[in-house]
Amino acid sequence: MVSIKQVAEQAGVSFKTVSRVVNKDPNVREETRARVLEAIAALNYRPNRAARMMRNQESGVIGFISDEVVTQPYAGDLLIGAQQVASLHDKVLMVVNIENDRVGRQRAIDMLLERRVEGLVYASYYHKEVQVPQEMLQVPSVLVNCYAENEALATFIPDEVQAGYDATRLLIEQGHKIIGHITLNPDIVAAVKRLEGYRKALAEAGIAYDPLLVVQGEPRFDEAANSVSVEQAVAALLELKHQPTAFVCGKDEFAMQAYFEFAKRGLQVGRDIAITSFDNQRMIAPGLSPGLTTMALPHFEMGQAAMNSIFNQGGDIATRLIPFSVIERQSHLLKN
Amino acid sequence: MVSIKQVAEQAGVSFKTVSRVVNKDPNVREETRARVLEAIAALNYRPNRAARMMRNQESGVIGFISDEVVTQPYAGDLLIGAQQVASLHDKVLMVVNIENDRVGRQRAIDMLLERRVEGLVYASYYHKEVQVPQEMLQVPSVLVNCYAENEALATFIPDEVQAGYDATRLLIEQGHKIIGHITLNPDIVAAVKRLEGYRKALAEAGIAYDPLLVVQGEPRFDEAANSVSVEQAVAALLELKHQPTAFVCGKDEFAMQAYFEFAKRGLQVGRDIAITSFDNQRMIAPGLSPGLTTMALPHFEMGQAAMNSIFNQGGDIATRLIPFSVIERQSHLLKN
DNA sequence: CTAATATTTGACAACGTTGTCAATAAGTGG
DNA sequence: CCACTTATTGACAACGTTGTCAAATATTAG
Repeated sequence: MVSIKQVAEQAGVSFKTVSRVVNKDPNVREETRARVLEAIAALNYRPNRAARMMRNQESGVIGFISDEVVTQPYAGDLLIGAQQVASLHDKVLMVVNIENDRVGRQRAIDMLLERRVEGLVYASYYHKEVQVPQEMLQVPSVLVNCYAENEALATFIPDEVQAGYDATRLLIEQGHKIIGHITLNPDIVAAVKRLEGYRKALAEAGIAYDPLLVVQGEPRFDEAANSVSVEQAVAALLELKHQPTAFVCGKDEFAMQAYFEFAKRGLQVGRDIAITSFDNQRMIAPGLSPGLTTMALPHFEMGQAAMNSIFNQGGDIATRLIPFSVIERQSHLLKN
Repeated sequence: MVSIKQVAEQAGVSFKTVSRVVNKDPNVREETRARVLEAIAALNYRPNRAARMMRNQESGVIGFISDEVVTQPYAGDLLIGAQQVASLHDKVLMVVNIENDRVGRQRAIDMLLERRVEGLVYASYYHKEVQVPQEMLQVPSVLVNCYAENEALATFIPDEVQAGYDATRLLIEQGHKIIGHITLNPDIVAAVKRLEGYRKALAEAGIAYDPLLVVQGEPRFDEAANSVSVEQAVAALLELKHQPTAFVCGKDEFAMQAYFEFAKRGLQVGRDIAITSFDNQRMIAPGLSPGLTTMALPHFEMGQAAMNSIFNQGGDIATRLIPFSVIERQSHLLKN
């Protein structure tokens, strides 16, 4: 690789002068500048970041540790949001994907710290608790889409309660009084928080909470994979004496299966039954008919917020809840 | 940040000795080593990669340029595959996500080259032609999931023809003779190649190609967003005089919509009609019933292959077709 | 045309490492 | 205990930059 000295030689000036040109120092004679620029172009010179970094002790790199973030549809938006803000500050992201083992994580952290990252984002691919390595505390760090119980770290997580509330509220506003809820695996934070939101919305509307209306759509992690299927769950609710007229589904896949179950029974979403859900899977939600009204996770916004907080962090350690956005399609409406 | 000299001072040795300990040079007295190690731990010293890099002129970084890779479900597997292989060689990935504008791409390349990346992966999120910046040729580079017409670059793309062939073959083997095909946007490489595979399978089985059986499931980029919907396309085929008994769908979303259209007409997949598709969207394919038989894009494998080629590249410039894998569920079978 | 001042340029050190080579300390054989 | 070999340690340069400061050159005023 060609260095500043070679450029200097070619241009017949000292290497310091080249440095000045490269850094746009105004105190260079126009004629000299031209000569240097020419040499730079001729040799295809590019300043070496490592050398620069040694001088000014700035790596310009933010570490992004994801436990599998990128495998999850659209959780990648988190990365994009983060990258966008980083770019604004002229920083780059170094992304490391760790398996869930301790050693991988340790190796990742070491590598990032050796590279003198100026900040660290730890993101998980679904909202959950994580164990963060102590070393993270050495640089400005944030947790995104995950939280650590006893660590003093700024944290950005989706507001699951609000999402559950809004998803339910949407149906209540359409006049529904008996609303079924197919929940996620109860080991997942989202499952319990969304249920909380569901109950809150009911309570607020003066509708009594009926536990019979809440069915689990997928098994706990430790149970056999095939417990009640979503179809069965939906079917069970539809056979209740007081049949629900609306459903809040734990995720769009559930909603998709619910649509099928409805179809099988001759029920038509938008006419006989209303439904809302979570995730806004672009693969599914717009393709159902009628289009599925669903709560979109604020991945992009969390990524942005997290990165912003790295740059502004005055030891701010708060946990910030980022709201879901309501993607209104047709499925929550009943037109007749 | 603490440097090697401070450690040396603390341990009462020269900084060179510390360097030796850090690099596991055997020519250090046990007692000295212990003392140094202690100082390292006490001060929490970490070697500075930038400085190392200046000495040995090795960045240990591979650039990964993705035009939106991470936004696409499971295309992230490409990243994971690449990272896995890079790790094996003790390299890290620097991921840059570029918007599709020329300046963003230029900025990304510049930044990576300034950081002296030892290789470059250019990945696109769906199989298409791209324009690669000339600078890429300065370091070992590969194209993944995309190709550049007149560049001498190693290229790894999914074998769309094979996928189309296999998806069709699966149905032919079940005895189907009239097989509908709902194609993707014809501007997409995948659409035309998969159709080619479809025709090849038919030809091989001695079935005449009937253009009436092939319908476009989504509009060209330049047309209005709402042309024929997939439901309409399926409906049209089902109203043909010689009704197809099987369908090859351009992607899993199409298949999902086809299932709905079938359901509406009282046709049951697995009994009355068979279907195969592409993409293996884990959000959809397993959730349909019966489970959707679909061709999985070899994202992970392409990532691995690409990275491998960076390390072994002896100016190898070939285009390698990576096979899809057949994910057999139930939808291609007819049990009666 | 000279002195004073402003502009442009260059020498050198430093950033934190590691490679080279010489200096010192520790063993070994007689 | 001495000469000699071997093991251990340290001094110094170099990697490619930029900051500091002094030197050289150009410009301006008188």
